[in-house]
Amino acid sequence: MGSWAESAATNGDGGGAMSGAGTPERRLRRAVTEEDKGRRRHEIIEAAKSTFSAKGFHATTVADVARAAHLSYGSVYWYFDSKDALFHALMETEARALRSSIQEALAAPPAGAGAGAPLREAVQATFRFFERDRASAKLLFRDAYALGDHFEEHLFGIYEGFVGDVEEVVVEAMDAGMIIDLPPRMVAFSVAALIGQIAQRRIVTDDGLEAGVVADFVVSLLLYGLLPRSFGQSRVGPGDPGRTGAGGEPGESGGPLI
Amino acid sequence: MGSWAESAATNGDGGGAMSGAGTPERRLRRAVTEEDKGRRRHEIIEAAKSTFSAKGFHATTVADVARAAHLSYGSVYWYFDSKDALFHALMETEARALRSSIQEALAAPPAGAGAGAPLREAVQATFRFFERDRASAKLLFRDAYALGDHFEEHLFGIYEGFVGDVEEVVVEAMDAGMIIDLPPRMVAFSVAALIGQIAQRRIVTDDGLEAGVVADFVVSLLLYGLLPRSFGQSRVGPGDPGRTGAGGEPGESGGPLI
DNA sequence: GCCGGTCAAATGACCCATCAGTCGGTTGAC
DNA sequence: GTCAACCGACTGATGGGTCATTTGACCGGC
Repeated sequence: MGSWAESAATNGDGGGAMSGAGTPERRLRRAVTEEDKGRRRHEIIEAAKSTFSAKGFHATTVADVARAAHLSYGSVYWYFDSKDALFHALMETEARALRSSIQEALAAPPAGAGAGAPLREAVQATFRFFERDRASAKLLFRDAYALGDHFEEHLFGIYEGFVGDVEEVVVEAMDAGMIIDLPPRMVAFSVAALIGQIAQRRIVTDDGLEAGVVADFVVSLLLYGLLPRSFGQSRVGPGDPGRTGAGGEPGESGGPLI
Repeated sequence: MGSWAESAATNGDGGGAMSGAGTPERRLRRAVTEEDKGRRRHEIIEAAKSTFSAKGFHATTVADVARAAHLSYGSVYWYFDSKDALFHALMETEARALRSSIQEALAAPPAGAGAGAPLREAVQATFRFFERDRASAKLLFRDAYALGDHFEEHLFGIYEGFVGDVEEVVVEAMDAGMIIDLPPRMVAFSVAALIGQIAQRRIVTDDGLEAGVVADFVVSLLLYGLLPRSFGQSRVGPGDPGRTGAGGEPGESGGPLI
C-alpha cells in the first residue's frame, strides 16, 4: 500500500493515480537508481502478494502480476528470474514482517504481570498480524506447503525459525521455574502449532472475537490446561478471574464461537 | 463367486503382481458386474492416492494415475468425470477412513482411567493413522487447502466434522465436570488443532518417538497446562509420573525432540 | 539550453511444452 | 451378435519463459 503512494510521488503525476483496474495505466517512471530498482522490485512483490493471495499460486499467471504492478510481462522477468523466484521473495518478505511484528510486541512493556504476560502479547501480535491481511497470511503460511518440495523447504525453514523464537522464551521460563520442565522444543512446537492453527482458523471463519480475547483463551489453555482447578488460581490477563476468556459469553450452548 | 480370486487369477502373473512401475502390464480383466466396477473405481482411487501423494496434485497428470492403475488414459474418464472429481473422491475416502479409525479407538476399552484415558486413545489413533501413510495424510489434510476454493470447502467440511466429533467428547466431559467450563467449540477446535498440527509435524520430521509417548505429552499439556503444579498430580498414562512424556530423554538441552 | 549518443529498463509478440478432456475405434464377456 | 468397458491418438487451451525491439533517463560536448 505505502509503496503506491511512494511510486506515485516519484511518478510525478499528482493526484489521480488511483485509477480503475482495467483502464490503460499511465506508464511508470523508469527505474534508474538502485533505490528506484529496489522500490520497483518491492512494487512487484506487493502486486504478487495481492494477486497470488486472491487467486492462489497456480491460478495466477505472471501476466496477472505484471498487470497488477502496472508493468509489462517481460519486465517482471527483468527483476525476477522466474515465477518461483518471485514467490520465494514474497515468502521471505512476509516472514520477516511477521517475525518483526512479534518481536516488536515482545519488546513493548507487557500489559499485566505473571508468567503469561509476554506470551499473551506475542500471541496477540500473531493474531493481529494474520487478521491484518488474511488472504496473504493464508497463502503464505498455509497454502505454500502444497506448492512442491522447493517451497515447502523454504516454508519449513521459516516455521522452524518461528518455533526457535518460541523455544527461547520457553527455555527462559523453564529456567526461571515458571513453567513445568518438559522437552522445550516439543513445548515450543505445540505452542506454535496452537497459535498458528487458531490464527489460520480466524482467517477463514470470522469468530467475531477480539484478538485479545482469543489470546487470553489460548494462553489460559496453555498455562492451566483443561482440568478444573479447585484453588482459586487467577487466570491470565486483566479480565475477571473466575470465568473464561470469552468475554462474558452466555457460555454453555455449543454455538460456533471460533 | 469368489470374484477376488477371479480377478487376481485373470490378472495372470501369480504371486508377483507387485511389478515395477514401467513394465508393460498385463491387461486387467474387464469389469462387468457392479461389484467389479466398484472395485475398479477403488483401484483408481488407490492409484490416485499414491501418485498424488508422491508428486502433488498439480504435478500429477491423469496419465500418471492411469498408468499406476494399469488402465489407459481414457478409462479413468470412464469412471470419473474429471481430475477434480477423482480428487474429491479420494478426499472422501480418506476422511472416512480417518474418522472410523478414531471411532474404533474410542470404542475399544481404554487402557487406563481418568479424564484423559479416552482422549489419549483418540489422539494416539490419530497419530497412528497419519504415520501409517505419511504422504497421503500430508496431501489430504494439509496440501489440499491450496488447491482452490472447491477443494478447500470440501476439506473444511471434513475438518468441521472432525472438530464436531471432538466437541461431543468435550461437552460430555464438561457436563460431567471433568474439565473446566469453556466455550466447547473453541476448546474442541484447539484440541483438534494441536493434534492435527503435531500429526502433520510427525509426517515431515521423524522425531523417533512412539505415537503413545507423544499422545501422552499432548494429553498432559491439554489437561494440565504448562504451569508447575505443587500438588503431586499424577500425569496421564502409565509412564513414570514425575517426569516428561519424552521417554527417558536426557532433557534440559534444547535438542530437536520433535 | 540543446542535441545526439549510450545503455539499461521496459515491452509484448512469439515459441513451445504440457495436459485436461474428447472421441472414434476396438475388444472381450456374456 | 451386442454392448459397454477399455483404449490411446488427437485437440485446444493455457501459460512460463525468451528475445528482438523500443523507449527514455542521463550525460558530455557544444
